[in-house]
Amino acid sequence: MRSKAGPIEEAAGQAPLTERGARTRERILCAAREVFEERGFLDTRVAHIARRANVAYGSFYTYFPSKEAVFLEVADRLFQDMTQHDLVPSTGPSPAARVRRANRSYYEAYRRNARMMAIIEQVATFNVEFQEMRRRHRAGAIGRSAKAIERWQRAGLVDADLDAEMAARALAAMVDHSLYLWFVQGEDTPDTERLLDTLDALTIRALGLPT
Amino acid sequence: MRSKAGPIEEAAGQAPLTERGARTRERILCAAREVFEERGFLDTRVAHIARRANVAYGSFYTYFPSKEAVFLEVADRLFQDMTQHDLVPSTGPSPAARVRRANRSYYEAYRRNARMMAIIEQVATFNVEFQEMRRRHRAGAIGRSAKAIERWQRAGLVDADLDAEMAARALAAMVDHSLYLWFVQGEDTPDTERLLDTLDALTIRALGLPT
Amino acid sequence: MRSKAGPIEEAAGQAPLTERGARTRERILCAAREVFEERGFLDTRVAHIARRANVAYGSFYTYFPSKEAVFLEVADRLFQDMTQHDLVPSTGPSPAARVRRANRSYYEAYRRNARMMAIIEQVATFNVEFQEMRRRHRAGAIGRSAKAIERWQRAGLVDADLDAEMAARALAAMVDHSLYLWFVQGEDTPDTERLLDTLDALTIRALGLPT
Amino acid sequence: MRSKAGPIEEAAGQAPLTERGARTRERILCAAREVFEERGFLDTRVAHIARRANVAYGSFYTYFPSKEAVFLEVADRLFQDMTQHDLVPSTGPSPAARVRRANRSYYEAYRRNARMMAIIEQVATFNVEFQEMRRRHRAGAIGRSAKAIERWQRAGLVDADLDAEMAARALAAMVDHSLYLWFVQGEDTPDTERLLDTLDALTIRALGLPT
DNA sequence: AATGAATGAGGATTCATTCAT
DNA sequence: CATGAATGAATCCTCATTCAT
Repeated sequence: MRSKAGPIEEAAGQAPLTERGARTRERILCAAREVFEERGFLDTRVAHIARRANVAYGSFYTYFPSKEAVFLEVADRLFQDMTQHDLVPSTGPSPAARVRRANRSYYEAYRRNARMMAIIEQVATFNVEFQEMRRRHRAGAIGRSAKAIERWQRAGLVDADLDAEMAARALAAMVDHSLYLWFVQGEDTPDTERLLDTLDALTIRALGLPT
Repeated sequence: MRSKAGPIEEAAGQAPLTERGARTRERILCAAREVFEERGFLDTRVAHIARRANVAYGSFYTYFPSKEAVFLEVADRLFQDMTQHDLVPSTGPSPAARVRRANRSYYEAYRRNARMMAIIEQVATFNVEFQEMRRRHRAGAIGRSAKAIERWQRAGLVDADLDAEMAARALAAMVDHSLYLWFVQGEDTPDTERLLDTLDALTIRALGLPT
Repeated sequence: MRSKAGPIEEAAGQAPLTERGARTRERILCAAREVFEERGFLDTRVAHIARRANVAYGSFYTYFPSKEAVFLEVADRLFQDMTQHDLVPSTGPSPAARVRRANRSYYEAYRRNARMMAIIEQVATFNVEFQEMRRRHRAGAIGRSAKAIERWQRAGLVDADLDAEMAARALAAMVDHSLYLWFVQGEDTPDTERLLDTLDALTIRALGLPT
Repeated sequence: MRSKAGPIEEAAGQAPLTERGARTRERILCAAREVFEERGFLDTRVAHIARRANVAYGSFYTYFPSKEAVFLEVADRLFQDMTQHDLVPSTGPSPAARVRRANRSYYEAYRRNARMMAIIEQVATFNVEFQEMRRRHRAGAIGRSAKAIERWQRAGLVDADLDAEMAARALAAMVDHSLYLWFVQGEDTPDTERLLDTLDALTIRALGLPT
């Protein structure tokens, strides 16, 4: 990490090999997530992960070439879970209702994964490789939102002046960062409903969607 | 062992007593900011700072008890600079114009300090003390925005249904995080004006301010 | 900062799991004793110990969490050796002869371990944890002496007026410190027999034992 | 210290110069003793002494060439005080009474200086120069005791078989070390009188003095 | 003399990764 | 495959002493 490129890793732990091997690998992966959540990336030691997974220190390196490697994989799984839930059906109730539903859905996913989201933010601040992976995931989600906005623009529901891509980006940043500050940095506001209602209302009004 | 005497308590890292000392301290502070910006907090070594400041290694510790301590002070100065510029005059042109002006002003400040903002985000992911300092600064800025929104609500310019405090919080998150992704994580969108215009438009519409 | 993760708690410095590990640990322990004897505790560097044991710097910390920790263990072993030898048989020749034998025995043990006794005295002057350990060992030895004196008092061999516990304490201090000054501080008196004879004579007369 | 000989010190602070200078020097000396007592030699910093004496850091070196130098001088004064009090009048009451008086007198002096005695023991474990100074003081005191014993031997009060020099040495060790363990290492025996009575009794019986 | 700033060698400890068994 | 021992570069911080003013 930290741009230490190093020699080409000899693809340690790529093929899951035996059934038993696959289970061990899985154990390490779960253990890694747990420890990352508890201690953050920086304060996690490979030894912690190995112990939590009940494997020998060296066995970690049988399945993963480095601490970064497990992290990337843990994070990738999490992104799967997170983006699974932004799939708001393109047809269905009113646009405003769909915005609300999407926000709630994202909120639920965030809540489930809040601890890891914090660590992800941490790693994103110093690991270029990881930044790139995150950018890709974000781009996907924003692209889908932009598509929806454009559709609404064509339907005359949203002002055509608005830059759909930029708006999607900015509104995603709003929701994302609000939840981050809420869950992770513990901005001590008491009432979640107020936060969510406000996010809904601001999004809908900003887009000019009918209620 | 040896009952750990620790550093000489009140002496280390205090205000220098002479003019010369004050200058050296300042040199170190500037050097620290430069190095932090270039390498990030984690990859900065005290040796780097000392060398950049043209002082002996030990001289760093004459003025600051630790790497964290300089960082806190560098960050504090930066927060001064950043918040100096969110002071949008409460009287003057139209509310929409004032929102625009405030956004531009914040944007300029962010641009000036973009590198450090990145590092600040980094440190905020693992340092509790620093999180608290940042929370305080944020609370101040959000309070001021909330006040403005409430004024506009009393003037009938903003829907009274809106939770002023929450809205201020969410819109600040939107602007803040958009700029962060823009400057720091290098979301490769080419055109700043588009971003700013969109942020303005979304803010104004979200609040329902007349244009 | 960074909430100080600290060393990997339970792992460092623990009992090695394999035969090979046990041997390495033993090597380090012996090397530590040698180096402590040669340089004293304060002037011993972990690097010295590692080099003497022919292990890498880091390997020291595989088995011991700190310089203090090895020292405590070295000292503990030594105390075992020292107290093994104050076990004067409670039956046997005359009390006076037994006093003499105990003194000689202790003298021999002291001579064997003189270098380390010096270091132990050194560490005892600043390390509270170690003071405690030493106090316990001393208390055991003094308790046994006191028991013997009480037995002699009941047998009418020692004046019943004497405080057995205090006398044991004071006489132990006499022998101990005399040997310390003799061996360690190098009081340059030439003739060991004279010292030992005097210690015997004073002890026996002080207790009033028949010769 | 630690045998770092170094170049010949340019006799810093030898001549007390001005009246004012003499007072400053005295202030530093007192401050040094206080700090040594509070923190021990190893944990005392020159900065502590300077601050306590209310002089600038650098002024310490105007009067003393090193931390060791002040310590030696503080210790020397203390030895003056300690030995002043072993001057038991060679004529007067019975020998036993004189032994008792000498013990009490030494006990009082020890109590007054207990803290520094601890530090002295500490420094004696690693500083050769200091060991020598201490040996000289000890030799003086032991010489005087030996003289007294010899006198008593010639007077037929003490068995002529006893090695006067060795006996003086051993009995001094007994008293000294008993007080050390009592005051410094805090052997938690409650009752000082019992200790002193026992020391008196053992000394007197060991020498065979009539009571 | 007095002041306090400047110096920098020195040492304990950490921990990702490699390797021998 | 599994195990756990071995490695050693890297980095923070201390503090006696010197020096410029």
